[in-house]
Amino acid sequence: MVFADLLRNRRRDRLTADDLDALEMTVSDIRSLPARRTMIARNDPVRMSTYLIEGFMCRYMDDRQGARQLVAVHVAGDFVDLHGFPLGHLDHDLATLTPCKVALVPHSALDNLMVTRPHLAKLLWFSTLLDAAMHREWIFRLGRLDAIARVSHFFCEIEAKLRAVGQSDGAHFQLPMTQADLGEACGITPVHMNRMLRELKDRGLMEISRNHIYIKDPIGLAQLGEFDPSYLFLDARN
Amino acid sequence: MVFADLLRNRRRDRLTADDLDALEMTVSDIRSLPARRTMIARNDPVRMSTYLIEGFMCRYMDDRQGARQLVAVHVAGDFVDLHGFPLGHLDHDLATLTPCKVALVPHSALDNLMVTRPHLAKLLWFSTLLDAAMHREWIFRLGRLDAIARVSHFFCEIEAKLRAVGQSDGAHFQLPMTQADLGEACGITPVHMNRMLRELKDRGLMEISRNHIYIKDPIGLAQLGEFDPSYLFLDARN
DNA sequence: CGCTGTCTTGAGGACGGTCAATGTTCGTGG
DNA sequence: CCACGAACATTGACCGTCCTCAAGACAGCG
Repeated sequence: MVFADLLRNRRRDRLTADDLDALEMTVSDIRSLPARRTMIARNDPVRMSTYLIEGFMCRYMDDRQGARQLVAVHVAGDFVDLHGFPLGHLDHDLATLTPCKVALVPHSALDNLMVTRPHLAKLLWFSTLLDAAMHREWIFRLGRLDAIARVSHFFCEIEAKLRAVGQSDGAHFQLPMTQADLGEACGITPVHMNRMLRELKDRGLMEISRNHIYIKDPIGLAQLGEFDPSYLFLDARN
Repeated sequence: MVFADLLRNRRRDRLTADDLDALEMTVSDIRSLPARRTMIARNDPVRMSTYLIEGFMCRYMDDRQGARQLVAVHVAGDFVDLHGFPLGHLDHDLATLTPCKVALVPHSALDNLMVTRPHLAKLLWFSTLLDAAMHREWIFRLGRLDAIARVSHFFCEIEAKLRAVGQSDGAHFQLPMTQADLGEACGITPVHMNRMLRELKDRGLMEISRNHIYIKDPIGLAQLGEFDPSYLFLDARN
């Protein structure tokens, strides 16, 4: 089942078995990608979209000196560049963080779905708008929070996303990002990211060791990061 | 013609006359809104979407102390909260900046369009993803640029958007935002915004007086703000 | 004509950046 | 099994950008 994690704990219930079957039929290829590789570059025309079955990917933009700004981090269950379907090309780069397993869906097949399955199309639209909601939260984070709060907020978001697909138990999960990567997501330097991680540890909120994240005090962390998960549109039970 | 500015100079050419007629039929009401009023609050369930015919609106989120972070500024031709259609509610507040004229489109009518006009639906999807592309650029701006560059970038974006709908000639346009508003868009304090505006004037790049913006050196301004309009998906001729 | 919101300017301080050195971990190959 | 190198993490000293606080000027509107 390729799309087992699609919208899992979001609006999964609205995806009928028929919808899912139709979606599975659109997959033209399943591919394994190496870690740390840019898969799609800004402005490349795209004819298929990438659904992430397994692994971590990210989207980023470069400034003039080549410094990166991450604009999204993707986990299993994310339709990573579905927005390339209506847009026609991407305005940013798309890269793997870890080795990944992805399903490729030709846009021609999605055009068919638009006609034959408007209800499914609306759910796919919804999933691209979830990303937009996260973008807005990132804007808020960068515009209004200081470094320690940004980092807290970031980890809260990732934890919530991973929990929705069963990869976090709320206290521990794996995240294959270096401190430099984390800095690129939060708009701070690697050096300062290091200091903030230490402070979070000193405050008893969370710890990080290699790629393992241990949330010691989820409530305190969310409070510090002004994190409210409602923008993730998670199911109530979650 | 309500939707005269919809996707104008974007992919207007792909909107057939039939599509436009069908879209006009969905309008249930045309309303005039006062300036500086929050129209939709975060988490309000929404049953209609707002198309902006005339005026300026913005979307924003508040931090715990009540300080605002703008996440979007909207001009005529923007389908301001179309994302509320697939999402069901908004994760932010929506407010007018000036008195506005808007068209209201019930979501039930949009559901019909999804079925009867998949091609039009895809263009509406596209328009929500334009907003997402702008969100990403805002993330980049806040994460990677310093204050003077953020301000430059912001004005370049607004100018490009207004030019697309015929409200800027490239050298002058009107923008009804106070320096505090501008600060809330760029993640800086009003005081520092004031200093940055002065520096832009001193450098001969642009001037602002009341609500009038005069771009003296568009190329220099774009360079300083690392602005590349490709994310706006404007037609080549524009 | 005075009130209110907006703009302007200055002084001082804090947060986060920069630069640089050192420590740690891990994969690779001898 | 050890030696080496590369990537990543850690720490310190210094500094600049931007924030805070505060006062005053200006403009529009009743």
